[in-house]
Amino acid sequence: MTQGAGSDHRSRPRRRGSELTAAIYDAVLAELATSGYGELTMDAIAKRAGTGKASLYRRWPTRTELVMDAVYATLPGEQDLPDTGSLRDDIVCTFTSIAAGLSGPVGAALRGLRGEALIDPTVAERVRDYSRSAALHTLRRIVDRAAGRGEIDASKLSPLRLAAGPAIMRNHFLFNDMEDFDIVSLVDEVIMPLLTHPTGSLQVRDI
Amino acid sequence: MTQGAGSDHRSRPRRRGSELTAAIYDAVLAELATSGYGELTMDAIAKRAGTGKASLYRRWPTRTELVMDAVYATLPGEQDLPDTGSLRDDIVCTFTSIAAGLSGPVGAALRGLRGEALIDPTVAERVRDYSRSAALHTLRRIVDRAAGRGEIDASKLSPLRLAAGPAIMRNHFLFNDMEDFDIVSLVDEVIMPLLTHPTGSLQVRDI
Amino acid sequence: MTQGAGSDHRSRPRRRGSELTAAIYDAVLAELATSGYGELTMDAIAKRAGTGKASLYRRWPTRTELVMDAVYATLPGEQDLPDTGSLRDDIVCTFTSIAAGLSGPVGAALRGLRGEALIDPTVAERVRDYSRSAALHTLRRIVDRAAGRGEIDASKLSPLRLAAGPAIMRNHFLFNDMEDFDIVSLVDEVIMPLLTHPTGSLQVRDI
Amino acid sequence: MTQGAGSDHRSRPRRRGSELTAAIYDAVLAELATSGYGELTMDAIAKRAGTGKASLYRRWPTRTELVMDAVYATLPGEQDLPDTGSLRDDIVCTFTSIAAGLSGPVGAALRGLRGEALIDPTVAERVRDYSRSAALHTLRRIVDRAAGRGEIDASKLSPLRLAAGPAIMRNHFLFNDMEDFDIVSLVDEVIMPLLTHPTGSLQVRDI
DNA sequence: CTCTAAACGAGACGGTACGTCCAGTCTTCGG
DNA sequence: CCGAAGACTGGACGTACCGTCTCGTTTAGAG
Repeated sequence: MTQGAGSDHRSRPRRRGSELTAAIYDAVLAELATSGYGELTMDAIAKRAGTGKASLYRRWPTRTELVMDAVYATLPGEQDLPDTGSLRDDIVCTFTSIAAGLSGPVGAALRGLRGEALIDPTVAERVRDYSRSAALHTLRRIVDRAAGRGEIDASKLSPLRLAAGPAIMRNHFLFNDMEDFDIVSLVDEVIMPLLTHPTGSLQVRDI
Repeated sequence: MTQGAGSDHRSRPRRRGSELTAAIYDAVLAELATSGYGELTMDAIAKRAGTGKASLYRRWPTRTELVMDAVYATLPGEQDLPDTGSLRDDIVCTFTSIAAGLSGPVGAALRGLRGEALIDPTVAERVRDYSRSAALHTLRRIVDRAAGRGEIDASKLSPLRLAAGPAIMRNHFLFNDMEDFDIVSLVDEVIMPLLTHPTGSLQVRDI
Repeated sequence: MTQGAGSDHRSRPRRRGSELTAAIYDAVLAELATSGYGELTMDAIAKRAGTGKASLYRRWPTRTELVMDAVYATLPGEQDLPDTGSLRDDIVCTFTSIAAGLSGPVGAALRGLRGEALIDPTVAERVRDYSRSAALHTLRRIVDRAAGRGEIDASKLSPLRLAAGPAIMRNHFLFNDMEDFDIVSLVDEVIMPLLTHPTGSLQVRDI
Repeated sequence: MTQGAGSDHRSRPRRRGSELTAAIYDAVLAELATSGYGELTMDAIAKRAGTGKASLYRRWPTRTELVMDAVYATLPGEQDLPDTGSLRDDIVCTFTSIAAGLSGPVGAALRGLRGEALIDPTVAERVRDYSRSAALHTLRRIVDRAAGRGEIDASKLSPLRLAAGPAIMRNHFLFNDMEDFDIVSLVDEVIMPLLTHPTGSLQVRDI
């Protein structure tokens, strides 16, 4: 009694499964592009995708997970490593292409997800599971390959040294405009020096 | 005689100005401590502070600004620089004390503010105005002093090199647990090398 | 975070208290008139009244109670008894005016309320508290007055005999069209005979 | 080999036709008994009956019709008239057995159906088609038989007079507790007097 | 016995209304 | 005027059902 009516006058055939999922992903990205992450609502996504909220909640328990899936579906899988033969050029190449991917709605989404993770610890876990620092991950592989060529001594590198470049780039991505970021300088002034600097030369810790 | 229903029987004289402001700050921090940033609501703050929402909105246009004021009111002003005579030890000392300040409700608030800034560009501006990277700022002053002592050549340092250490620490603060973070390693493996590494020695850019 | 925005561009001054309540009652009756009880939704009422659902739920826990208040607010209080000097004419007069009141949106509402009471026992209680059978109640008073005049012997009347007329009328109101109902016949063929028939003349029970 | 995902491992042979219909009726009554009419949902009925909603909608266009069929399937067909030789005793007998049938889930269903009819005029029509006032219907046949015996003069009876008894009983059934209802008093104080009272003795209408 | 069409079971789909929560604004008193 | 209290408009939330649909499986009946 007195519940929803629900006559169905829409475009048959009804979408299901992956077809519908894809349409929802599109809707999420479209909403992100036009309104931004802060204005992203489940109602709007459902309306834009031409479906009902139930179909969203049936697949994703929270908005966060929906956005994660929508975003990561657009990201390339395992990056093809560039292979210039030079460690430095490989890094420049990789970081540049990653930076390119962080613009537009995808970048907005990633920022938003990170934002929610900062606000809600519950979300933080889920985001962490999903997110790999693409930059750090790829850098490690490039460095390993360079070590194979004998270009550097990877065994001497600490995780912290590898993390420095990606950390700076991520900070810039998150809190500044990605436009005014000079990747070449980052590589030459920070990343390469840390990769080649002799370990322990300044190990004054034990003095 | 017949007193109105919602009459006000509070005996304490009504608070005004800074007294009230301080009470509100306390309420904000208390809410942050018990519920976290995600559950922080204006209603709850007002109720806890024993005031009305209007008194909040009269002072702060948004929740974000209220939290910023509440948090920065608890932070120390210009940090007294430590002076150990050694660049490295000054840095270790400073970073350690900054890290200590980032725990508890204040840390939660800062994370939350950063989070909202990531979600809403409008908020981002306001947050940026307020927030200075304490670590970066202080590091610069310490380095300048060391340059005065002749310990290093500050003129050769690029902003990127200075930024690396604070960037790593911030990343860790934002997205990992601050507990398992080794400041000494950061200083010895990343910051110090970058400060002392000869500039341009690896400038293969022009090759 | 990410909760409703809520900018306020509406007609000030804002309505409160009884003014708002009256506007809501109007909205309920208007919705009843245009859509019927079955299509009555809280959303529609709120929209029509130009308020939010919260203001409805703040006042009434359920739609049923809202409708009851809205309807009973339009009903006249204690009916002025007609006084023709004749028992029969008083009854005809009263029943006719009651029947008149049961048409239009008010009638629809009463039917709807009764309907919900039949479906949900919880509602039934609330409805029972509100509703008095106006017909039965008034009939009793008229009969008592006639007894005062010596027209009949009220002490001999059983409640069941009084109930017959109102029961038939109510049944007709609830399950048939009120238009084709002949009150005069009801009075002459059922009510008056029962009021004047000697009690027990047919007490064959004990035979 | 590779079996489809949603394969069907149920061992029991699939039910069809009247076997399935009977199972659905059972489910409806079971739901009514455990949850009441208000909580009756098509989903729950389908689940309880171990079938799909499509099988319900294939048979009944609305929940109302389903419930009507389920309920009327349990009701006895044409009542065997009692035959005590006395009009009064026949009536008492009949009304008593009808009242007995109105308890339990069937009574709840009938109340619920009536309720929905009051809320939705569309439903009202369907319900009216189905429902015959068993009491009124049977009463008429008993009275006719008594007239045949010469016990009363049926030609003088108006429909309104016949309706009074059933109306009172129905009202009691719908809006009060059937337990505290005295059928004997109803018969002796209302029904019998109206059946035997000389018509028109009070016809003051034309005066 | 095989083949086909229909019915069956399960549940996803597009949709409406629910009742709750909070944002930000406004009103009403009392000091 | 400002403080305290809280009601107001509005919008999104996540849930429950609706009635329809699609999908694979089972069954009955025809050839």
